[in-house]
Amino acid sequence: MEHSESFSSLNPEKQNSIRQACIKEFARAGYSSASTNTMCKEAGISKGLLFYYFGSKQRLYLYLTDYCTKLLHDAFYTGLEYPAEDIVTRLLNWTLRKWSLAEQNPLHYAFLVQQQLDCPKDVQQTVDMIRGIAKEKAYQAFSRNLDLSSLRPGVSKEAAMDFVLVAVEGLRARNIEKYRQNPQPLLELHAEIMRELKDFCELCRFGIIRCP
Amino acid sequence: MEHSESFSSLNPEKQNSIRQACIKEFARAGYSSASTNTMCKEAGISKGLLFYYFGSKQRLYLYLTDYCTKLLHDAFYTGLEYPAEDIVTRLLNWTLRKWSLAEQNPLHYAFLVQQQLDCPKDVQQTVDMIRGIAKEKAYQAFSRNLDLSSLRPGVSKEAAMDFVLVAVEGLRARNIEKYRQNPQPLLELHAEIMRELKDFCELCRFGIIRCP
Amino acid sequence: MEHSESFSSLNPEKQNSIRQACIKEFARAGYSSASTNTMCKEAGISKGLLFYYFGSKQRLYLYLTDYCTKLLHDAFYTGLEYPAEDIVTRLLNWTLRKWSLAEQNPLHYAFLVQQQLDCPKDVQQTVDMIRGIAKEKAYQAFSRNLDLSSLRPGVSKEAAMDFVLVAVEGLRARNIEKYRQNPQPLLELHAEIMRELKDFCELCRFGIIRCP
Amino acid sequence: MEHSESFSSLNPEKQNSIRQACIKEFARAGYSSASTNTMCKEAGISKGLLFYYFGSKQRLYLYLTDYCTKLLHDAFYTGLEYPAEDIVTRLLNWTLRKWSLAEQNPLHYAFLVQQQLDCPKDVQQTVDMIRGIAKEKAYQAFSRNLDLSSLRPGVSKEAAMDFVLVAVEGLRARNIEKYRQNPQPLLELHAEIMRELKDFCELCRFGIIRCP
DNA sequence: GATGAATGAGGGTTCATTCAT
DNA sequence: AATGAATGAACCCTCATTCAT
Repeated sequence: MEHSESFSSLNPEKQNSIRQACIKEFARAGYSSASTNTMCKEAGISKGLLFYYFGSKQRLYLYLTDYCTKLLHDAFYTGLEYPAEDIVTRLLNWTLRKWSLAEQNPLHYAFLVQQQLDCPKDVQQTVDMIRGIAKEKAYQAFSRNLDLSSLRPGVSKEAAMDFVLVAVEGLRARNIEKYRQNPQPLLELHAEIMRELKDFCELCRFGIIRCP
Repeated sequence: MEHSESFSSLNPEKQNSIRQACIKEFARAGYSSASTNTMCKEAGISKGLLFYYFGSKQRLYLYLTDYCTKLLHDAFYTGLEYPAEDIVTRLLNWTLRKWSLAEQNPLHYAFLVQQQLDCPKDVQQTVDMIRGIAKEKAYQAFSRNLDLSSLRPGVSKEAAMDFVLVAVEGLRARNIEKYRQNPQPLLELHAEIMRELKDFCELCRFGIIRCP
Repeated sequence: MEHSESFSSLNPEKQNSIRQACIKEFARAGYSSASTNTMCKEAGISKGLLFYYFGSKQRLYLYLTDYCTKLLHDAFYTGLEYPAEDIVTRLLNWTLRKWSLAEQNPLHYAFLVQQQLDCPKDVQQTVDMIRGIAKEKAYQAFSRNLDLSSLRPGVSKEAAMDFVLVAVEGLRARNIEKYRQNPQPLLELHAEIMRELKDFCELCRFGIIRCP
Repeated sequence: MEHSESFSSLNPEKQNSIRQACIKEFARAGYSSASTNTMCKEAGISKGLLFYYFGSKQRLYLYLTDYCTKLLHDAFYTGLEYPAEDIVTRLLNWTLRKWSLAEQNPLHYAFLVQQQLDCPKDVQQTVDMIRGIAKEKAYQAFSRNLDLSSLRPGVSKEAAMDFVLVAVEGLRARNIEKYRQNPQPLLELHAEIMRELKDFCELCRFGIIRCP
């Protein structure tokens, strides 16, 4: 997670272009198949320099994990407000915000998605730690100032949150799959997904079965 | 996806032992990190022969994708009955059946799970095609003879199915993650997930919000 | 110490030319500085093949250690006779025999000399074991059927052997140094050394001080 | 052997600390495996500066060879007296003095020992020259004012000196080997070697064979 | 059909050396 | 004088793939 000082004292643009190159390659190929050669070529720096900065492929990867996680995390919570709203409304708002973030930082987002897929034993533990911290914080924040007045009897706040979060995750997964098979302009895509999501949320609210 | 005829005219036991060895290695290491050397050693055949049969690592992989998909698919639908039941009940039943299959064919199952994780660009498209066909068929079958009498007004059969399938997919994704961080005996795991799934389905049925 | 069967089932000439190349490079540069690249180039084989045969640089090195040690050892003891002779005479005879061996197998000899000089931690132990066995056997053999009748009172067989062996080792070391600084035809060199050695042995026998 | 004037005009303490660092690393790892990086870190100077001072690793090494050789040499002869004593007594005295020096300058000593072990072709010649000069001078000094009255008839001063010097060199070589296989506190080691050396010298004096 | 020896490009990593600052 | 970022060749090693047998 710690990177050499020599890298952090580089001018920010150079830092960024190097990070971009590495993130891109890791996102494309996953940790073990990613080639440091490709990264260097893309970043326009020599092989030696990359290792001078980060010491090893593993340390580079952990640095980028930390970087991407924090970057998206910070972007998400900066300026975020917590109006009193029910769970589903909040979920809709957060999902929109998250998508907007993913659009603005597609590479960082892709890196983290890829990470969930191909994460070898030797970095797993550290990665889990980094992500665990972020998840815990997200959970706390999500539940802040929620309006729970209308929950169905017998449905706890936790159960409700769990349900909508997990369900919307399923939706996201399916849309990623769809997109992979048929890429299309993001604006159109999001408009479509949003319609879908709204219907979806309505079902989260009231279920599929007629009220008795 | 086509493999040399020479392989398919091998005696079935030999075929099987070769497939087992290759599936095992791909499941263990993912496409790109899997070693053909290891496969040959495990299968007790020579390097040359493997390539004689399948031409390349890629073609071997696609062959196995097809094989595993079809094998599990066929096993699933053989003897399957379609009693009139509501969507959620069917989902529960199918999930149980799927888990039972996974337990009986752990290697084939593991192969397909691993495939979702590490699927390089050059095979992605073909893999998607194979899986797409299976999914389409699954969708058709799932909707057969469903009891839709109790659906909430305004909720179509398609919408309802979509909802429960997607939601349960989210649940599955989360449990995979959990499992990765803390592997445990599958039987215990399934028991736990089943409880969770039942609660989850109840929420699918009636939603989280109090009926108006 | 174990090498792959694939290597040992090569035709002997090929085996030899590969061994020669590797021994030469190790003798030239020592274990850690020796380049497997150079070995391959010299042997006219590809990089992959060398590692196919031996698995790693370390295992190659240990194989060659074993090989050279045994080769020189066997050559030395094959046909060796043990006439009754005093220690110094035996030493002279053995030294001559050893030099003759070194001349006939200069590379193997050089390998073992270099080994005493640059032997990294990770092979040290195994190397010591290999050499220890050879040394022990040499000591036993050297002392066989020696005529000890004329030893000075108070000088044990062990002390006498120790003395002459160590002293002649010093002579060898100096001659190696000399030769390194001023290479010359071996025949002339040996003639010269032999004169020197004889004088030297006379001094071992009677010392440098006048008998009281 | 010549180093840049810029180094010699440094203040002596700085010079010393740089030399220490480099000598230590060369002694630890041998010429080729020694890392200039490590030296710079230990010396607290930059990479560039080291090369500014010495031009190359090779020139640095030769400079240090010269430095260590001269330092130990000068320390040895400063205040050295030449009482009339026989060859063997002198040898014992010199050996003690040498050990005392080695204890006082362990790093410089270690550097020169390591040098005998791993001395690549490209510096060998120059190193030999430096050592040759020192040896020649040592030989002259050793023979000064020796008491030769008791030499056995037919044994010249040169032959006698040669014999004891070479023999003791053999002893040294064996002890280095022993030490490599079983390092132990130098003081204890020296005590043990001294006992051994005394017996050894007695054999040098009178030989192993009974006087006729 | 069947083998496994042979290839060579690529993997991550190290390191003496240079040079703009 | 002094820095340390930057280089690129060389390091050991792996692996999918080919081909003579």
